[in-house]
Amino acid sequence: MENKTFDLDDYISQRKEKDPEFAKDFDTGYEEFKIGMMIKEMRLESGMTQEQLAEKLETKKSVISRMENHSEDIRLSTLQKVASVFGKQLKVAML
Amino acid sequence: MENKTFDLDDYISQRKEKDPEFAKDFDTGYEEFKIGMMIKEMRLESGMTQEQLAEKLETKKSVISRMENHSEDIRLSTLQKVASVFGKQLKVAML
DNA sequence: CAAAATGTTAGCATATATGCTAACATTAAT
DNA sequence: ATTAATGTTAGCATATATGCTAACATTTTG
Repeated sequence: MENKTFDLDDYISQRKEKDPEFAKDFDTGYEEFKIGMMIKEMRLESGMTQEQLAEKLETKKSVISRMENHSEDIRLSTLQKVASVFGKQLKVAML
Repeated sequence: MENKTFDLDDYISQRKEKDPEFAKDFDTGYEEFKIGMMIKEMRLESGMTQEQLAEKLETKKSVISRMENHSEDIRLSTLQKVASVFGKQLKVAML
């Protein structure tokens, strides 16, 4: 298997240089996986393990892994819970 | 029953005056019903009936009514489909 | 008013997100 | 190199969004 974690770390550090704000947002429509990537980014930035995030969400680390890697879809309420763990507000728009 | 449709029409026309762009976006965290309201706004603006919207989404008008009025939660993929019907892109962010 | 169009709701079926465990894989630590 | 920590996956259970029909309510049209 390729080294996903490593690639992502690179991506994040590169992006952080270019974009100090590093807003966690994205457009949907094509790459559904981006949601998982967004969640993973936020988790890594906050220095949490999947298990720690799982605890805060009152679930298990396997659930986090699935969300980050190959969840097909996600409920708005779930995204909201994740956002709140990171002290963020979920925003949704149709533009 | 109070006249929801009427209230909403007022709301929309008032908002349109103040905000010509009338962006269809919102924060979540408290009033979950706002999603339904957003969908209803977009539908009414585009002059569609629930049945017409339902056809475009390949579902039934009862489904639209539920989404607009008392759906508890919604999948991102569903929001995406709705957005695409109105020629919009769904945007999600944690800010 | 009567009829037609539009919207609402309840009840049930189905699809799928989410929850969990346990085994395994990978990475980090010593 | 071992061990510990962290992450992944499969399989199954459960909760819930979505799909549908049919009856009813409301609004609009004539």
